[in-house]
Amino acid sequence: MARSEQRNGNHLPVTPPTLADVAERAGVSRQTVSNAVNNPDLLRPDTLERVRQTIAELGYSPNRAARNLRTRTSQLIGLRFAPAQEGTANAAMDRFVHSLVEASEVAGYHVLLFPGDDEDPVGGYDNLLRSTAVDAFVVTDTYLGNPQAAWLSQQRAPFVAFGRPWDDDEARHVWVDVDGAAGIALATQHLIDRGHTRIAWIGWRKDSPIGEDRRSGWLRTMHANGLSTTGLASRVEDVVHSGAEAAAVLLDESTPTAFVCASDTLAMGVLHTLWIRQLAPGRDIAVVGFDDSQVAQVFPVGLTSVRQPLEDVAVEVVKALRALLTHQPVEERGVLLEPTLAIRESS
Amino acid sequence: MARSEQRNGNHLPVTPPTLADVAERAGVSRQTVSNAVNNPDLLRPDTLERVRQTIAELGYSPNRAARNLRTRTSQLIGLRFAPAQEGTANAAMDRFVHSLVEASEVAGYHVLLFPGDDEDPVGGYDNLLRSTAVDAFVVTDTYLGNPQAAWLSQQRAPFVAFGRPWDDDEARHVWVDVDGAAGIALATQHLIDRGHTRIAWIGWRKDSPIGEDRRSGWLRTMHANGLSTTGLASRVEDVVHSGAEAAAVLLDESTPTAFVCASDTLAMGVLHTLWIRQLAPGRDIAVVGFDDSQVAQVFPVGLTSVRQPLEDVAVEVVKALRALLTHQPVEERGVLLEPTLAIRESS
DNA sequence: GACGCCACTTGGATCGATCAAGGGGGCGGG
DNA sequence: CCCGCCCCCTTGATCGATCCAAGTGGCGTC
Repeated sequence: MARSEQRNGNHLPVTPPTLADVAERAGVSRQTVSNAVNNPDLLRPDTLERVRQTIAELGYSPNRAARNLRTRTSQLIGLRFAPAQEGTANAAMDRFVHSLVEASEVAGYHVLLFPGDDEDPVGGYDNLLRSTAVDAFVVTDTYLGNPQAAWLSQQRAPFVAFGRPWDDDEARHVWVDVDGAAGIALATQHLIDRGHTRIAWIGWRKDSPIGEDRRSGWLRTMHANGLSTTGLASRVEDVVHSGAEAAAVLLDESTPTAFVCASDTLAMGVLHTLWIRQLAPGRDIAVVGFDDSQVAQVFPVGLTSVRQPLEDVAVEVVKALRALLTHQPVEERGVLLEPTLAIRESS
Repeated sequence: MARSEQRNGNHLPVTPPTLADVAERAGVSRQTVSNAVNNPDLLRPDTLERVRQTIAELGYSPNRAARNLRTRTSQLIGLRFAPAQEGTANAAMDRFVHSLVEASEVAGYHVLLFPGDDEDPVGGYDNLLRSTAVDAFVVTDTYLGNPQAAWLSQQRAPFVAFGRPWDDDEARHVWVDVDGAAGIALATQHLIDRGHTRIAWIGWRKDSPIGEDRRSGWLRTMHANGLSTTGLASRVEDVVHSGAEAAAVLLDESTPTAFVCASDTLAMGVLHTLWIRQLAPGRDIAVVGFDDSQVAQVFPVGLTSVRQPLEDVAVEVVKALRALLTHQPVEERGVLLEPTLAIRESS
């Protein structure tokens, strides 16, 4: 095929303009162009205008690699995007990532995703760190015994966690989290305000600090209102099936009129049981979930759910990152945000 | 605070080892170390071993910025992470991103997320492209009139689309897509095999090529089996509410025994109507959705749904990107993958 | 008229890798 | 014994921006 040998008239590897190109065209020095980009204040207004115009004409944008090399930054934030577990929690993660991408953009950063395998939980971090591919990390899964936060601290790598270091009193890193207990308290109070007195709790197993935290919100709100909680709590696996079973048992033994659940997944189980028993959610029995997942929104009977302010979390995370990266003194080691309640037909 | 003036014994900005450091320690030249990393074949086995050992001892990893500058690549793939619309389609996107991150990793790439606003749809692309921050893009939302693909083509920027260029016959770019019609055909045949003859279609409005494509799968399978389709099709907005209404109308007017829907969202609407009418999904009326979203999985009655092979899509996308970036001749301009059917209780 | 200051310019070095070309030593052939 | 060759490795230049230090011309001030 002689055709494939054709001269590529417009296939030329068009090299983007460089700083020097702009300088020459604008009749100034490289340094001046650099200043126009990074320290506009140093230029006389008319010069600045001229340089800016040339930049626009040529479509110049500083070469990232060169800048990164010189300034020893990458303007990238690493985020481990763990394999999707097929559950409802993922949707929340998705919302968080979106918010993080936007908050980062405002601060001049981009988000770099990298995979993580459970066998070598810090491998991905290590690579990116040693090759100075990212400036900092955002760590999301701070579950019990997760070695990432500790490892990053030890490496003196800048990072901010979404989630409290529940099990590690030694932790000195910066974190942002949502007050789950307050969210559940909100939900419980909402049900009490609607006249419910027998409100059941379906949560996770005892070894989950997050689950216990959320549970405490229910407990304290019930007691604060002088309501009994005996026989009204259940702790199960976070799957639909378990939620359904727990609801059935509680309905039989303790006749609650409302359920507060540690997750939307469990709430789905409750709805399942109600459906089987021909009980109408919202009218006969109220149900509240946690995470305001898509399921909650599109379910035939909209599920009332605790909604984490993930947009705000992202903003706080980025704010903390900026502080870390500019070596500003750390004001707050941890930020705790209040969730809201998305009220729908199920309550 | 005199304390804050303390010498930072271990707070030193520990500079990672460089190629030169390794070279010196191993008693070879920089180039030899570089070759050990990039062209191991060029070294004598014993030298290679020695250099590798030194690399391991120092924990050396090539500086990304420097390498990027010299090689004029970034090993990054840009992906616009558009603001989350609260719907079921998002979950699929999420699964795709996960798969893409993992497939990219294998090929030595990372995924860079950037936000996109609708007012300036190509702004984000333009910035990254001009600053040579990414090597290529993956474009996901190739909906009608989306200017991105055309713009990128015009800029001669390497990119691969997930989704066919439905409305643009001129399009010359590489794409990967899932055969929605085949998926719906699969679903329809599945229902026919179960003995259904009156199978209704609830799809999107006529101006959606994707919707019309999926609809054609239903149409051809029905006709291939000698079944009538008159009065059994409905085209509505992709929201739960509309799906519910369409189902109600169809049930009243055409007495179908099964529904095939263009999305899980619409299928949710159908389930809603069934629930109101005390009809049991799967037993009384069969329902099939599209996208195998989380909703389909956790819904009390599991929803049968067409599942896109997003893992495979990601692999194909990355394969195509590699080919583009290594300037290999393009074998296939488009790759069409077959979806599968996730069968659950609703059918 | 000397001084100082502003708004640049100038020339160079630097970040850390890769590219392109340049040795040098051992070995076989003449 | 010398030449040429190949294999293995070394040397210097380079990517494009930023950092740094020193210099210049014009203008206002005292």
